[in-house]
Amino acid sequence: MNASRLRADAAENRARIVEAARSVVSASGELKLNAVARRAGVGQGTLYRHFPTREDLLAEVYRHDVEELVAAAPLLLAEHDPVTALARWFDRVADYARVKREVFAAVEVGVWQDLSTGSVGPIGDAITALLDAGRAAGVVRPDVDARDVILLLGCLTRLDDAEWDTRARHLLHVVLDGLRLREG
Amino acid sequence: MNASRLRADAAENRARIVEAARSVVSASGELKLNAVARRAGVGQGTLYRHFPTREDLLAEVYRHDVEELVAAAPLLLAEHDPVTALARWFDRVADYARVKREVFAAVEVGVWQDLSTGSVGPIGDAITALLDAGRAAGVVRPDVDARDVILLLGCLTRLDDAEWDTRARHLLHVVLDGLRLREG
DNA sequence: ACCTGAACACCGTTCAAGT
DNA sequence: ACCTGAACACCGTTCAAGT
Repeated sequence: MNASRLRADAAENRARIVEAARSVVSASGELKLNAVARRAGVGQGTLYRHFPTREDLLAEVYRHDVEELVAAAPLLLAEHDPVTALARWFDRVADYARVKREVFAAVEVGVWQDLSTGSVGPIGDAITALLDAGRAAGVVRPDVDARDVILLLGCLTRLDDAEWDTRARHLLHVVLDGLRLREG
Repeated sequence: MNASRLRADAAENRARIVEAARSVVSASGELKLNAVARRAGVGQGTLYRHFPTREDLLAEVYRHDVEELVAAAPLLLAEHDPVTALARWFDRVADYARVKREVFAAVEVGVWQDLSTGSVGPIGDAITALLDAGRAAGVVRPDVDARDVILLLGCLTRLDDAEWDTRARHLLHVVLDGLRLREG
């Protein structure tokens, strides 16, 4: 829907920018725009032409990851009880986040990019589906929404690399426990 | 222990820097060092002489807040059961954080500034005391530590001003529930 | 011992000039 | 229609020169 309408050189530049952005972010953990343009071999203006904001670029860089996360939610719900599905989905988020910490920025973009329209975006929909299933089964507290979950997952961002292995999944367990309905 | 050993002009500059930093951070929500130096009426080098890193400056700016938070923990434990004490302490954190979002940076500094020595710092000690009391009473899960709590509290940082009132305390409730031991 | 402020490095963003 | 890259704004940090 987009590439075909671009001039050939523009389409190639766009692809090279995204590719360069992936290298830069996975090498340094951060996204420096001038570095991306340099590595892609294009002028800075070209980068801005294709991606007006850094969020636009991040969203494209992680589009596949976000799509996979979104697609995983209904599959997990079909195979597991709601709490297990939520736990497994959290594990996937942690898997993505360890290698590319920046994926959280993309997740947040994915959730909030059309905040103005009242929609919560595809990731928000996925989380809502997981929460709804848990609520219907009476195992998830009724007073949490997708935004709450995103905010809580955000704590993974602050983990040092050194403590990731010992803390990431543990933190998600604690969060999951907080989301569950306390019996009694 | 510090001001008396400084030359008079140095002591005054130091005080003016801290004062300027407080204004800047409460006005803009961020700490721009050149802006602090300008507002304090000192050269940038003077700022660096007194506070070699931005964390040193932040720690001084929020020293009183951090001390109050630390002092509150034993008081709350003396008056309430452990879970209530933890809940009240969380509420205080939220109170501080709403007005000055940057306080979290200071909290993190307060916790980790002597990470190398193995200590968790004063805030870490306060949290550990709260957790220990809860563990002893069998109401807090035994597998969480102060670092976990700091990371989870960090989710408040990402709240927009507009959603603070509706979400902040609610998020802390969810976190608190995650920290509690599930009966059965 | 302490201070100043010019200067440098770095990054994001824009825009006039080109094809 | 698209691209380039010089240029500007901004911020952090250093350091030679001063008192």
